[in-house]
Amino acid sequence: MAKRITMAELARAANVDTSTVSRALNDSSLVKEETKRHILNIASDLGYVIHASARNLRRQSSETIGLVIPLVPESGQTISDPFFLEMVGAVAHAASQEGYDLIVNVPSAEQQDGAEQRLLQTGRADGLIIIGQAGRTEFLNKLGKLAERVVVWGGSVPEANYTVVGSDNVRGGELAVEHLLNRGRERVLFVGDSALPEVQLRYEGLKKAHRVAGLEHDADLILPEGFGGKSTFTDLQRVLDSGLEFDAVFAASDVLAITAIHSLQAYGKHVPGDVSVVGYDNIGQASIMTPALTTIDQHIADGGRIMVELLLRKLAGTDVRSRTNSTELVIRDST
Amino acid sequence: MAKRITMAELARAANVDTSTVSRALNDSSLVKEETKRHILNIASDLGYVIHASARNLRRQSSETIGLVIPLVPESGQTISDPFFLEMVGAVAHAASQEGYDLIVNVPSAEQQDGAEQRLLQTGRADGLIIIGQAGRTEFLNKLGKLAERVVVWGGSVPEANYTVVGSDNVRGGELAVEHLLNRGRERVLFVGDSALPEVQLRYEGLKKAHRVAGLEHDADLILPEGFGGKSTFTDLQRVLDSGLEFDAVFAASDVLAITAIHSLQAYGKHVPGDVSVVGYDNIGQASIMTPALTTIDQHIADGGRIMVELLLRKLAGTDVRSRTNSTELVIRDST
DNA sequence: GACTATAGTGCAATCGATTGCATTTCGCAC
DNA sequence: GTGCGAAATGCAATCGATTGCACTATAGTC
Repeated sequence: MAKRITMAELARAANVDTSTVSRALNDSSLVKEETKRHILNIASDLGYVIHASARNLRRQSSETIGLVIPLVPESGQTISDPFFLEMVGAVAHAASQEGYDLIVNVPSAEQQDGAEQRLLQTGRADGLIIIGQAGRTEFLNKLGKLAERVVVWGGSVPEANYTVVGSDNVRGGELAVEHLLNRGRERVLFVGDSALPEVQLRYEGLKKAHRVAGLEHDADLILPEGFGGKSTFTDLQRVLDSGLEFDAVFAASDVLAITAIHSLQAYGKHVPGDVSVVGYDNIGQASIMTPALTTIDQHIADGGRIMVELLLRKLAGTDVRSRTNSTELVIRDST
Repeated sequence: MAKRITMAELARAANVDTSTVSRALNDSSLVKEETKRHILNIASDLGYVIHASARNLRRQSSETIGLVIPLVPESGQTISDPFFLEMVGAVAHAASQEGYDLIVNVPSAEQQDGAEQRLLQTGRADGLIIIGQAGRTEFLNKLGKLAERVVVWGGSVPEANYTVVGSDNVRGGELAVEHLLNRGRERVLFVGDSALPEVQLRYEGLKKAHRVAGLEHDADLILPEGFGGKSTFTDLQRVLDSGLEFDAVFAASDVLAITAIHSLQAYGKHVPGDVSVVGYDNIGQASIMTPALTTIDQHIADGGRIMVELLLRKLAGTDVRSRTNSTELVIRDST
């Protein structure tokens, strides 16, 4: 495999100036068709490939989008959370479809805030997709002009002056709990930490569903768990020990739901016989577990694609509005 | 947030030449300590950030490694396969620890082969990590000089002249099946497509375990399934219908194992009562399903870290040998 | 045949940082 | 006060491509 060929060498070989080569490679109408073909042939003969940094420097762009996944350690999230990983996959796929490269960055806690600016301002990425805004809304609002090149995944926050894409968390929560209530369940344990904006909204949905059904949700029926779910198993055991009564669980994520099911079963409870469980996300494994998990599909793949599309539109200068994707109830065996 | 500041502007503000600024920022010993401090202060006041393309152009490096995940569509793989995703997470984490950016590329079938060269030769990435070599060994061997900047994940292939990192597939298969045989199981159904190198090796392990136990594996007990597992559920139902007897399943991946368990249960078989099941990978969900999956841990996170380390060492010019990571049997409830 | 648009090319500056070499500054010895 | 070596700093070329502008063929017009 040949070593790097520079454009100057290619130009010499084709007996033209580099400017002509450049235009030919960019398919400019200024170059005669015949010359173009000639240059293209020689280019492929010599195995010429453009040097990205040189072009990017001159063009002041990078044809790259950055995906930033700022973990919130206190919430117990890790990069191996299936939700994140599926999102990475979805965005990677969408970006490559659009001919963009994708830089994935998982800043550690102390790099927070700096990471985004570094990617944008060093010119490494033309635009950014940030997953999650937990506790960072002020930071995001301070982005100022940089916000023009940012799309954030998360719950829609009214005060956001940046573009947010997310699923309709309230509606999702409502669908989930409406389904449980329709099934005749009456005491729904909510598992999730409503300090996180998305979770908060999903809980709103739960309350709304109760209201619509003429019920009120018992505030005791809340088990605040981060997304990680590390301690969820034992925490739930403790709830069961306490004798608190409930006949359904609505978990703020599938990982939490799966852990909850596991914990319930370990306690001798039958799912869905004794307790119905609904999750949130519809990650891949939800369908292949036993019992298959009833959950709220927030269409991660679509979400990833939409974020890429919106970002590219923003970069092109189009004005773009925040967007809320619809959610869908997927009924399986856990309810 | 300020707009881009160029190094020349920073130099002017600090009353020095750009060369001094450059050296100061790179902490060169040629610059007086006091001058360094002065420049660093002004730099942070002005919010200066270096322009990556410019530096990369000059330095002929990118401080970026590329992660290429060439899907083999015939094998039913998708980017959302938990194994890939966990690998992405592991590599992303390791790369960022080392101060490298990570470009993730998922070439579609027709981009195959071209993607790697593009990333390297355009200077977008200094080195490459390629996940999986299925059916591409000749291509990889043809990389020639480029191979110096590539590390591949996969089964160790004797004829490879590139660096391969992978788990000890033979030993893994052996451990899994040895465990089943120790548990008194006698007829082990192998689920996996041995056209894929790793799977082939795992199957070797199965045979080896039989040999050690003085048994021979019945060649009928093979269900060739790609990694995707789309049709695995129904294929296994068909096997059950056929009356073929087996009391254990060794699946070439956890996804396959999970699907198999689901299929068995749907058929009324009890796991592990009627059939014991062992998977391969130890993906996150293996531990939180019911029954929790006995599986071979191939330490994905370690693998990702090791690949990054080896790649960086190669880039630094050190000679590096291929590496086989140890595997470990994780016993849970499915056996 | 001279003249003017127009299509094609080439020239040279430029993007922003790095680095070999030349130059200045400084401290110190005589 | 001069000289000299070492320590700091500046100058200018360079990395590889893009692009505004100047220039030269070419075709078409009268």
